[in-house]
Amino acid sequence: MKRYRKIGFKLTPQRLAILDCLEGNTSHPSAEDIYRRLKKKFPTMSFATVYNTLDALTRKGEILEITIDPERKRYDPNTQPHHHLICNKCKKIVDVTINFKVTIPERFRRSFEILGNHIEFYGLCRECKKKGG
Amino acid sequence: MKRYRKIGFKLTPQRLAILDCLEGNTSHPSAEDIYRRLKKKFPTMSFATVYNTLDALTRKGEILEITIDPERKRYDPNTQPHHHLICNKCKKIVDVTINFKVTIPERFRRSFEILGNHIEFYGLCRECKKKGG
DNA sequence: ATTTTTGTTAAGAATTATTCTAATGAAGAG
DNA sequence: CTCTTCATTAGAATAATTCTTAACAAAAAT
Repeated sequence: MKRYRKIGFKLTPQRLAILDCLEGNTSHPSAEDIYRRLKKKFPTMSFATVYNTLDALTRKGEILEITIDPERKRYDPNTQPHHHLICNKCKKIVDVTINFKVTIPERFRRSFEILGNHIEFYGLCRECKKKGG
Repeated sequence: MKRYRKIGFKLTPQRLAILDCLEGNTSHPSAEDIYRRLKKKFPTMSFATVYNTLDALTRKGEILEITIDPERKRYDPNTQPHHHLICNKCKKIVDVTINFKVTIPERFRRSFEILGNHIEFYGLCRECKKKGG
């Protein structure tokens, strides 16, 4: 619960609400998703606070900013290296916590220090497939 | 050269210029990069034309819209399935035209029809590493 | 060779996502 | 209590992209 303290920034009610909203959330919400969900509880909550907090958390490595949806940034509280499955139709994003071995040849490593990788699988989720692609 | 005809849309001078600018271009330019480069030759060129054309080409499958840079869309004339290497620092994107075998377990395939995948390798390019990360 | 249709362009307005700014406020240090 | 620091808010500003509209040009139909 209050393992949040170790993040090392001031825990305000707004920030706690954002953290709670993110905790275990596998829906990869955008800033707006979070804002919309939170303003019920905090009608005075500002967009800037959501952006500031998400930015602070990203810089502290507590969450990941994911760049899959061309329309907006999305955030993922799961900071373990993992991959994603994206529905081309509804843009739903599903976590794939499997470790794939993809090794890039030496010739690339000579000009680039590789620090990690991320695989996006794309396709059609069952719901969208039913409705016809 | 005029294999462009088969694309099946009207080939105007502006569109030809955009196509030429893209042809064999491995720099993954953004709409603005293209616009800036083209308005020298076509001072009357409008941003809207660049966006419309990129959009039309994307829908026709002639180019790919790539969603790696959180700030803007970038375009890639290489429509063969391939992967990318991104420098965390300067955001340079390099093509990796290697076929990796990444097979996702059956349990994912049951709820998702997988149509493809894209691997992003991220790290530091030589130049940025020299300057110190 | 006109007319009609269809699709393209340019300019700028509009929209959307995000960042910045300035004023205010709360919490902790002294 | 007063000072300092950092967070919050509202709203302005910015940046990327999309939309709208009018003028236009090529192709198709007459």
